[in-house]
Amino acid sequence: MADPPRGAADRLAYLLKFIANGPARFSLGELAERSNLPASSLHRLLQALLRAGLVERGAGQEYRPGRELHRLASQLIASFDLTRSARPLLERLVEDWHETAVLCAYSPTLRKAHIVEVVMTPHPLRYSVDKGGEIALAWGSLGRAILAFLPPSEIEAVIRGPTVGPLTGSPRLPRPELFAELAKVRTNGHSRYYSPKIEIAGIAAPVLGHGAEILGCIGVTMPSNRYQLHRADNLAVAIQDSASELSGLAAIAYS
Amino acid sequence: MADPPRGAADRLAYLLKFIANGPARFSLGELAERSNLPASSLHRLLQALLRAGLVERGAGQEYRPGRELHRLASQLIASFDLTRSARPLLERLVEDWHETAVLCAYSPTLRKAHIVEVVMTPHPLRYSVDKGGEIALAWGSLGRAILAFLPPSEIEAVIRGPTVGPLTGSPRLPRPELFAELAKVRTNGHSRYYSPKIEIAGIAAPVLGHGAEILGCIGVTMPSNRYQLHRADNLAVAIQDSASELSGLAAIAYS
DNA sequence: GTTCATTTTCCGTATTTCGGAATTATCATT
DNA sequence: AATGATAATTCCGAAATACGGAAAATGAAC
Repeated sequence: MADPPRGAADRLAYLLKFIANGPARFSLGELAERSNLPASSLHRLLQALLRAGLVERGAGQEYRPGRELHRLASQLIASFDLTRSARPLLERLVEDWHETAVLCAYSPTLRKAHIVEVVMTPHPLRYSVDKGGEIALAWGSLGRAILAFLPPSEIEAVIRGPTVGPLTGSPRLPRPELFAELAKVRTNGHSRYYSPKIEIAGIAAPVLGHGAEILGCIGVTMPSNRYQLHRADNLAVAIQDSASELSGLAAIAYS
Repeated sequence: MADPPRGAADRLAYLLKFIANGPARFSLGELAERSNLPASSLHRLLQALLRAGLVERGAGQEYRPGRELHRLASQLIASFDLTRSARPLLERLVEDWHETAVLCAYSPTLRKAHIVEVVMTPHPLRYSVDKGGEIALAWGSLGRAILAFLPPSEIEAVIRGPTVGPLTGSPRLPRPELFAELAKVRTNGHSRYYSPKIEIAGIAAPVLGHGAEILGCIGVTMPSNRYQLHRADNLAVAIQDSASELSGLAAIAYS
């Protein structure tokens, strides 16, 4: 497990993630364990959060996220909520194409992408795609639609990570090929993935924020045998349109 | 202007509120001014936030709320979003009663309530109620629906505040009368306010969280001359039902 | 009431934080 | 390009704070 940072400021930022992430009610000991902080130090930090109202005390000796923390979150989300804004776009895609549409969000510090919203295909044959599931950045259409638009230094950091794929155990594409693939994604504006071996295929396009920083991607996934039935070029355009509309919404919110 | 706290942890918590509150893009100097922190100290704190991804840098020397901060906010809101949950309830009230319905949220550290959601009456004669507007806790149905359910120490703190009302400049109710009024609110489960002088009337009921801590209130406001046209008792029941349904949703989310 | 687990306080040490001043970077203007 | 104005960043010594192990206190369970 990763060691916590030093210094009160860094630790508080670090801690907030565990609180937002964790259960609605928690004990000091439990949080100490999850965050890997000594109990007495954690106690001091919680006092600061209590003073700020970001954490409150419940019955007995339990803590809980405070009303101020919710207020803070609401204020942030009020200006722009990626997930909520994406929802109608995903629904539209499913309506038009009858395949599962997903929204992935990218976390720059974790260097990971996760599925944050899904609209399932009506088809009975479908993969179960779970909200919250992690997306490997170097494999699949979803991952690469994000990876391609990361700054070079972050791409480097990512490919220094695991070298076997999550679903197949297949090795990562050799460096030059992967870079060629990413270049193609950038010029096309979308990524395609087609793997008859694992019977999965997909197309995805990046969602970018105000400063062109990547927020995530919108993608459509399907069993590979259905891939050929679609006019893939048209589907790609539809996905790109959805993704860039979402990018537009983000840009407006942040201007 | 209030002085910032001392100590890195307290300052970071303090700072987050300014960031969530403030514009989507900001400069160090501007934030320094708003938060009343020395530039060099603020710079150090921003470095910590940058390391955590809670703040990012945009073009030039501008800062902006980071993707991690949005992720954090989304995670918190995902479990329960007071505003979003309240929306259909407010719409229902307006549909049934044709009067403006509002949701107020209470911030325990600011000891203030604000309007966070409004559904307007279709009536042409209506007060303009603004999202974000502050609600005085000792006056009006909305404020008292909250005040009545605060812990005694917080009530004390509130009534030590301003002693003249925001709309009328009328003095606060004398202490014994106010306490009697609050007791009535608690037994009734809702507050009523009827002031022909300022031609405004309203009924409001508290929204409580898992530990019975007050989150805010739902209320309906109207011109006082329309108040008499309604079956006020039935309206009060409808509002109480809405508020307790919302309380229920909050409790479920936090259990 | 007693026990056990957990939280909270204590406290000496060592690390960070603090903020004014100096420096450097950035931007607008010529 | 060069200049000046403005703002961001780094520096640094003094002082305050954070740190965490250990002890004390709390409160839950029996």
